[in-house]
Amino acid sequence: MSVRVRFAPSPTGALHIGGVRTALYNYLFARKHGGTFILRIEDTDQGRYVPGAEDYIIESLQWLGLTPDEGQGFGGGPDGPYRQSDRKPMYRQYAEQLVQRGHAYYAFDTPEALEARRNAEENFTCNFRTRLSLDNSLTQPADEVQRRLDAGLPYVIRLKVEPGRDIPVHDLIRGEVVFQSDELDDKVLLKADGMPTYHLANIVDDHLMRITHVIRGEEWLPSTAHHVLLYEGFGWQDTMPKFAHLPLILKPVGNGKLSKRDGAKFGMPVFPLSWKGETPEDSFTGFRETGFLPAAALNFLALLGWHPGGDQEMFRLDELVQAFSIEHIGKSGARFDFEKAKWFNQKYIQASGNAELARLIRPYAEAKGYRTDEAYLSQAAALMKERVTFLPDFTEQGAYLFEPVRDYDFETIQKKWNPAQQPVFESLVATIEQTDDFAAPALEERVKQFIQEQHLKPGDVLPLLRLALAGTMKGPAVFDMAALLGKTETVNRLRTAIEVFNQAVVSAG
RNA sequence: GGCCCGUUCGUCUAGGGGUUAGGACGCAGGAUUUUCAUUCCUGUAACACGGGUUCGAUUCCCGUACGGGCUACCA
Repeated sequence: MSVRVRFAPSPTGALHIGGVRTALYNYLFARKHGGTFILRIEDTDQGRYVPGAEDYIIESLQWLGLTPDEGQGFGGGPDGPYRQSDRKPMYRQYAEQLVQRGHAYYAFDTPEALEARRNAEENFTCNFRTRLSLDNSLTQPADEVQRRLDAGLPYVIRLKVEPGRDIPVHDLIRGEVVFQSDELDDKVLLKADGMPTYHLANIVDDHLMRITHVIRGEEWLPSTAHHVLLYEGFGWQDTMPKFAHLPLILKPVGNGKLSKRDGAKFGMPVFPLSWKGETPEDSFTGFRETGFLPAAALNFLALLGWHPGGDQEMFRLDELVQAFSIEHIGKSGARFDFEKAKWFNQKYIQASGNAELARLIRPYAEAKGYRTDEAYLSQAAALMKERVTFLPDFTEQGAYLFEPVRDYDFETIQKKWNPAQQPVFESLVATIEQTDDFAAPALEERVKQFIQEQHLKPGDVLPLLRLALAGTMKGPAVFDMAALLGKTETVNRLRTAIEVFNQAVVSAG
């Protein structure tokens, strides 16, 4: 039987990075086994629906290259629709089927009434101990129940959990976990608005979509016993999927799981894409907008809670697929280590070809009104790729490759420049101006020859050239920069610099 | 509170009854680069604690502590 897995996020806002990892693992597992990866939207809570969230999820998966074989936004298959609200009419019959079999019941208690009980009684929950004291089809005569149903009174359908038995859950990551049915509450399956809860919808859909493996977050482990009961109630235990509950992603420091607020708090993205919410507090910067390469984000995320063994750190997507196995997923929560994420991005940028980088940084160059021709961009990328971490760094840290120098490092100028050098410097500029072969090696040779002729030291000249061209002591090799900028621009900058240098020294007094 | 899950360097992790407990990030030092960065080398640092089982436990078992999750007509 072929593997079929699903990623089933809820469109309640931006897709959290933990959700992205869940999607990744599902994707890897499906690809590894030649199976099917499905995207299903779990929008059964109408109150929490957020416009745009579904598109956000789809765009995130597209950006990362985790393309589902079927699912909302990715074309259909025989199992659609893939949005649970579009499947709404089908759930009621399943809930009622459970009622008929004695595994569920109608309940008329209002949310307010239950809330009152919870306030009055410590640890109140609806279960085998309390249900006979509540208002439901187990405590009301059959004709009264029918009367209320016919009258259209609001009700929910609850799972009837029988006490006194063990419910083993076989988890692929944690082994066998046993729950006592006495501890389980009578979960709502069908809500008063006619929508199923997650519990019902997820079982019905997984069954109908012939899901073989449920790979989801650890927060679902406690309710898995209910899910097993549901499979039994429907008589689907033979095709019940296998479960794998993933460890959570924790805050970089402190206690608890990573939350959306941590992004702003620690100055790092915790979402794949930027999200514009109703308020600034509900708006977030994404990995994409920070300047991550999708492959780097994926590599980083994959290793947060999983490792195939051995010493390899860098995994392309196809290598992740090849190496992936559920058995190697860790059991304990993993802290979100942004420093490591940065390192991965840096490595992926370094490993990218110049043409590819040119394509990636073109949008940033365009936004700043810089020149965007392929040749220039790819050469600039070549000069900068060893010294950047994020995509925007190319045009920010390397702004001087695209526009006149804005900020000069006055401190170093004052240390290196002496107005008495001006005549020599001017003759250097003249020499450079007369150099025909402006390729970096030839230029370097010519300038070093000049240095020798003038009985200077490289240290007297090179830093000044760098300052004149870039304004800063950081950056690519001077002659590479000069070659890229071209003779005209280089000479212009050198001439401008003489004045800037003099002024810097004068103002330093 | 109850139920469930977890615990190897600061972090991500490998490993597994007898190992100098390995790698990576970070950090520190050095080499190269007359800048910065890259690269390379070196160093730093861990089996939560207490009981068992065993000739021998970091590894298996039980407790404790700590951490985490769940406990909605949310997912």
